[in-house]
Amino acid sequence: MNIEQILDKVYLLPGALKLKLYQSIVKVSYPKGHILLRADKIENSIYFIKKGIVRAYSKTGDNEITFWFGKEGDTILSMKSYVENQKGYEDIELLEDCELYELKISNLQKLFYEDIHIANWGRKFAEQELIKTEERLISRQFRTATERYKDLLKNNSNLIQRVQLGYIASYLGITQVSLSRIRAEIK
Amino acid sequence: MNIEQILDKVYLLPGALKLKLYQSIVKVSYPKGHILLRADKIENSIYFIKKGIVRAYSKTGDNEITFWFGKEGDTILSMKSYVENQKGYEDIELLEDCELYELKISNLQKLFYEDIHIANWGRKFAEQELIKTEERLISRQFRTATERYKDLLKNNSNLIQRVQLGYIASYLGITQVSLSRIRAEIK
DNA sequence: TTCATTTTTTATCATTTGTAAAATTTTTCA
DNA sequence: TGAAAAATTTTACAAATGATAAAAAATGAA
Repeated sequence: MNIEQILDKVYLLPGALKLKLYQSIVKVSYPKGHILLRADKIENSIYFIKKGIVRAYSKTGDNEITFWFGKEGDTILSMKSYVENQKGYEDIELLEDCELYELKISNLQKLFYEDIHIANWGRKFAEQELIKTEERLISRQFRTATERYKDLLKNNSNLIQRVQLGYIASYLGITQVSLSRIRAEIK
Repeated sequence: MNIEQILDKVYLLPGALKLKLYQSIVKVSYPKGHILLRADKIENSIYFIKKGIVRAYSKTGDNEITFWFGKEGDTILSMKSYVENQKGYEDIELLEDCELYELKISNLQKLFYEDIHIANWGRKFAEQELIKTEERLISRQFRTATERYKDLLKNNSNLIQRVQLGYIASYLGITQVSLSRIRAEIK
């Protein structure tokens, strides 16, 4: 998925402004296993995923909890860094070799006050992240782990093939053993 | 909490624009028990709470799940209606007699394209809702019901006094019986 | 391919949480 | 105030989930 499609999906900018935004974006690549964002750090960039898959996780005492997966077309950001310039909750680990587009937050912030279209692009961007976050919350609050696993199978079956089940179990809020039981029952 | 404080908390608008925004806002009052928003409806307004307390809940087959409480200074909105002009998940019920400020979404949308400050107000508004929603998700994903109850006791003790425990148990994701067990243990 | 490592599944037992029903407390309103 | 209704707590039992350990299967590197 290339950067033009990704930016247009948020809000269609006039051509000249699109170029202005492109000037702040660079393509970067990192290998599987790379830690892209860190929970103990204020992050300066957001990233759009051109190719690859990543997970957000957080360490809680002895173990860690995976709470988001990102794939082609998704945005990687520490919301706390982006919005409040504060440390966030998540480490982001690349689960495959990834091609990303990097955008410096400070450059974007500056543009918000220079042009109304870019301000509205930023508004739409936040609104869309909001909708996605609400969906995650609703899914977590309303559906059982079994239902959520079936949802993944239906809507993100490639994710299940590309990500090890321990991470998916953690994402679903259950142990890997429980997920195995669920998988055994479904068959 | 009056409307000026509520709007300023998002983003400080120049005086003239503040007036422009005020023109779209009216003060309304509804009694305890009133259903303000409905899940089966595309909502046309958002509301700011001047006084009172409300809950968002959703019906799931036989029972219902409470997934948000709003109090003075909070914004009541169906995110799906606001962002995507689609039906949302929630009914909003007033748990006390409430004084609210009502803002028509269509009026606000129009202003977004007329002035860059209001566009940035809208951006900040969405970003702040995003942070709050992420916090709810993180709390739900990382903390046990007992921990979350203790958080409420510490940070929102008045909420526990003003809201019946059945709703709080539902919000915590446990049964009322379990919450009673937790309360008995803490004492 | 083969061996070592990692990942997934299976089995057992302990703990937690839910369901249902009864008892108690609190609130509402005539 | 007092009776009825609503809300909360308690109890007993059942069901679901977690922890642990170990076996089986899959993956990856030499």
